[in-house]
Amino acid sequence: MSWTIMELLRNDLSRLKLEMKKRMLDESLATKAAELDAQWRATLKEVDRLRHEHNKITREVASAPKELRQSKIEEAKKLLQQLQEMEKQLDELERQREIALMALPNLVHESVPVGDESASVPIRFYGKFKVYKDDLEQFKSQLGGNQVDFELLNWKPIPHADVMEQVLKLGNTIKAGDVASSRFYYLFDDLVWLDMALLAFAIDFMTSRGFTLVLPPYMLRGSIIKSLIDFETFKDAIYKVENEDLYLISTAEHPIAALYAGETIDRSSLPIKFVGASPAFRREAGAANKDLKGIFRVHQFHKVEQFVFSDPNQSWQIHEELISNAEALFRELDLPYRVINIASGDLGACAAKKYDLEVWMPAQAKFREMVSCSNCLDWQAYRLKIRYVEKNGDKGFVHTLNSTAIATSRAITAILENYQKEDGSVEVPKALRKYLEPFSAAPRDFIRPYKLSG
RNA sequence: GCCGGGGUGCCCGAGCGGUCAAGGGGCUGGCCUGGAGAGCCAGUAGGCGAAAGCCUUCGCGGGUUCGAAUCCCGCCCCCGGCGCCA
Repeated sequence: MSWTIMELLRNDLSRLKLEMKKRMLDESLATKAAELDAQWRATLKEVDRLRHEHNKITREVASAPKELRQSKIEEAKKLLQQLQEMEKQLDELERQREIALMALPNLVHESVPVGDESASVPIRFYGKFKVYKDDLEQFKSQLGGNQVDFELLNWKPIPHADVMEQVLKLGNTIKAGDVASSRFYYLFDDLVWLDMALLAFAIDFMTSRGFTLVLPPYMLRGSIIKSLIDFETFKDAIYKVENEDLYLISTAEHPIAALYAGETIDRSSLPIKFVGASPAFRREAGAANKDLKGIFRVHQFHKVEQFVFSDPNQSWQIHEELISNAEALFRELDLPYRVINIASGDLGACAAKKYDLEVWMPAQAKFREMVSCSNCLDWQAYRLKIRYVEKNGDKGFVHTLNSTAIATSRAITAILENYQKEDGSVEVPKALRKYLEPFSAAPRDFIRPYKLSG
């Protein structure tokens, strides 16, 4: 037992409640969990005592002289009845305790701003932002008082969805809607090349930084998924395969985390760093009518994901490393962004701290999320039972961290808006060109509007 | 999908209804040593407990029994063969 949350539950309940308060969650969940845990432990003690008695008698049966056997067996039977009664209570308590424990969120790191979504703080800005002249005020309101470099446009960039469908004619969400449903898309030619190039770029970058490349299973068993995400997220996010206990992954984070489920890792071999490449499938059931146009919020996209199993002492350092990797990718793509320190009330249950990287979208006059980078501490590792062991035999739970490297559909929307020229053509980011070169049909420098390219 | 054979600790491997799950190997620590060689000793799954200790654990879940690694049922996975197939 060394799960941080469990230790607080047993030794410092008020601290745990404080943490939950920061997240604006109901603190009574902690009280309830603590009560159930105490009850469970007391009952377990009693059950263990009865089991011990029963085991003793049972062992004696074998060696007892014939005439004593029957009475020993009778004695055992009687004890067994008592035991089974207690075990039923224990099972029920255990079930309730488990539910209560699983409902507890992670700690909140001291550097996380406390409050709801509006308390999130932009901590860094990068790049030269392209701002349409009429959007200037809106732009400035999103800077959190920071001074940044920007360029005023006297023409209004076209939203990514319209560039894609009307100007370039390289995407079709209408037909995809007919044959699949909304939030699906067809991409053609240059946008497909762009998708591929983004993947190759991110994979190349991450592997050159020592991350092990992994292509994970695209589906996971229910038991695994359920230990990774809470029920609410689950319902809204996950596709299930009919007649199978299998679920489509919504990110490579999950199959990679599960790679070490139930395992014990030598402490000296930490950190273990992976870069996963996979499609991501999301129901987006909670998104209502948000971002229905275009390919910003879709049911299916490609993603390159960073994932690290870390030594507990190192995880905060690695968290910074992961966000800086993501930032380096967007710098090389020359997409202007800000990094947000997400407020406590807006954190997922598993994250103790989360950075979002948001790219400026000139047509929408908004920063939009491209990357999410979380330190889960030992919260995920406890659920998946991923331990480390030291040379002297001491054990603990590892820390896990995850961060997007590139999510293709979103990165494409950012390129379509930021690399858009006044004539509607879209320049190919220089960082991607070497990944397009080997293909004779791939775009070289510009993606041209449909009419002009014939 | 069908038929057959399997799943035992970190690894190999015995056990197939009754005391602590044999035996070997690896790893870690200790003794010994000039020496991480040989030899000897101990530790090497999870939980409860301050500790002593106890409980649980033989792929997973049920069942039979005073007692299950061992018998019965369902599921998962691996190997071999047949079938199907990009």
